[in-house]
Amino acid sequence: MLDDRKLAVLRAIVEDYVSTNEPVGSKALADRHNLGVSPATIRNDMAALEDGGYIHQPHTSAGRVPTDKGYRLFVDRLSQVKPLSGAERRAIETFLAGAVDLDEIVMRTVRLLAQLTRHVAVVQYPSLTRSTVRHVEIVPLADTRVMLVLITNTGRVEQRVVDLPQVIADDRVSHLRAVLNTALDGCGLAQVPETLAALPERLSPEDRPVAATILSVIMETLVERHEEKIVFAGAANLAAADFTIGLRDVLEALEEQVVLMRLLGETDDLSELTVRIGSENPYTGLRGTSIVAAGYGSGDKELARLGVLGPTRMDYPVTMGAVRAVARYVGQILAGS
Amino acid sequence: MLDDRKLAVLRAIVEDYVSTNEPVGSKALADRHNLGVSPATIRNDMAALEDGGYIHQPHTSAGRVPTDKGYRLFVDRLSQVKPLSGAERRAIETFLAGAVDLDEIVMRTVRLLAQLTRHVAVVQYPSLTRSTVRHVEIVPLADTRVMLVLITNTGRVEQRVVDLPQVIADDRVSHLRAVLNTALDGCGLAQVPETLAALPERLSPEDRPVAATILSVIMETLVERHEEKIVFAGAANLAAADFTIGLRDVLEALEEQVVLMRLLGETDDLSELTVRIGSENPYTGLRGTSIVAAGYGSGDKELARLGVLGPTRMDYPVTMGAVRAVARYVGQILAGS
DNA sequence: CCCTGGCACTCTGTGTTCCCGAGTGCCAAG
DNA sequence: CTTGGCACTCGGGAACACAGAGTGCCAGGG
Repeated sequence: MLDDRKLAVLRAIVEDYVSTNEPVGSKALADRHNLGVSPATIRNDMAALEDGGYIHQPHTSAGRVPTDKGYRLFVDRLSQVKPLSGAERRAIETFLAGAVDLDEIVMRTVRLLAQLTRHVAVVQYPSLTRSTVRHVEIVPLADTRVMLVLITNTGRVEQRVVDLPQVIADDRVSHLRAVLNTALDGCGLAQVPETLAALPERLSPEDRPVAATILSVIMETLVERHEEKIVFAGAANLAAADFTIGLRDVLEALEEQVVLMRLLGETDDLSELTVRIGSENPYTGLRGTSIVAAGYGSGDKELARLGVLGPTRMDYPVTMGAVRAVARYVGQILAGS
Repeated sequence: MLDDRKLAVLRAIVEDYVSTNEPVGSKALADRHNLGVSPATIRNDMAALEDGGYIHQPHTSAGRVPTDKGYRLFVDRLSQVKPLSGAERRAIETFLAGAVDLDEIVMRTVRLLAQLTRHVAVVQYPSLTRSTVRHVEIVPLADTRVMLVLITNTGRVEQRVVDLPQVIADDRVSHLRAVLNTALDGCGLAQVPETLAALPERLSPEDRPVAATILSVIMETLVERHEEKIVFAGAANLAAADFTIGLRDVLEALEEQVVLMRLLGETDDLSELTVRIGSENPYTGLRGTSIVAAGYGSGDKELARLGVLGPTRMDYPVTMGAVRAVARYVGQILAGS
């Protein structure tokens, strides 16, 4: 049903529409791309494509516009990811390398991605569940109060103030700190709960109430923080696109962590790019936008995800190239730090 | 030149324009407010106000709209801050009290403020320069690598990875940690540099190179982090206002930390509200918007600032009330934690 | 001296009509 | 299967008229 020429026509329609933002007609197509056939023939193909639901005409006498289904076909079969130029790569590398801590890495990444793609960039903080514990610190604040600081191998720091059931002496704190660190060092956060559960036996009876409190707080923190932190940047790019419709909805969605989480989605394969086009989207306010996302991680583990959100009529090959490249570089930076 | 009635007319114009978003004419004024005079009289007053530059008519035969100067007069002399309702106060209190750490306090504050005012809220993180050190932690990561964690009395945590010039043994780290904490505990961050400068003498010779490195990093961090962190929320509210013009500029400004810093401004008096109206604004892209900001702090020291940004035609009394209330409550929460 | 009603005037915004042009679908011929 | 031709449709812009809101000014009255 869809022969090669029809596919070529669809590709041409997508490319033209993306660059001009105007419905594209058969004549313009014949002029701009040398498809080797006349406008009339193209019209027939277009009719077929429209029957298949790949393109659509806004009004009876207007050109054609790709549908979500059309973009989907384009992304899956008609395009290939466009790699970045050497200059762009070097720019990314030096820009990211200048970051001194995790916050700054994430901040720079999200800005970089926004600037590179001219869309809204979204970056999820490296996940706790896949990090490993590097250090647990217990800081006495008052007689019955300590601050718990948890440092992960990605440099992330989690902190929590804990009220204790009884007064605890400084040397007991040191002891507890030592025990905890021995037990938890290098331990994946997913395994922390089990490890902790077996721990109380090793402690002297007098420490147990305090230890129990602290342990429960650690576990609580880990579970609770499952809900990840996400940042975005480049909202100004939304206003640039002639994007009058739904801008409010889009901005609202961007401020909902939960929605963003679901947008970035999940994949098993780290190197895979996830593309969600228009109505494929889980969130109602985001029809009309597409998401290109990828996982990033140090080594082979996926730590978290990042991506961009833009109008459905975005330049997919370029955007996908940028997202993939940034994801890789962030992974490298994280692995190296 | 501006008698009481003219001022009353100006107030009425501002109030009507804010609520209807349409230029307001003499007849409508006479109907809606009982000023006790006829439209013709009001017209005369309006002419005077226009001469003074307080109002302005978009077209020859349209109603009047307040100018920035008009709003300024309104804010300074014709309005009084409207306190929040009891229900709102309780809502704020419980909402903020649920926060567990500094990040969450700031996050909740900015969202709360955005929701309360229906504008874009901007909150600056509590300033390092006015905080005091609660604890310094040195965590060995590798033979020649440690992580430095600085905890302040507001619960803020600063972290930094440091490469050392030589291998350092664990007991030396403990010693250094102890010395540093004794020297720095409770010390205002502004005084840290001097305190640190006097420190090396107390250390054994073998520790000095390592200590020097660490100290210089601490100082560097303190200086560098002078540049503050700022978050915003509620950008969706911008799209709601029929704010087609300059939305892009506004969004861009919001993502520029530096611009935001300057927007929030500075005041000596902690309880004072700062209002910047339209063109009074230091940033070109933000004509057409007004900023209402206030300082917040625990006790009597101003730690940082927060505020909202909205269209020039905002409801100043209500907005100012909300900003002031939130600033106070955040101060209380910070003092209590 | 200030307020008021009246009046002529000036706009903007809206609705209507009209027309052009781009683009289509279909058909018959190559 | 492709192509050129042709009639048709429809959106968008230009021209136009018009109603309504609002103004400025002036002369009269308290």
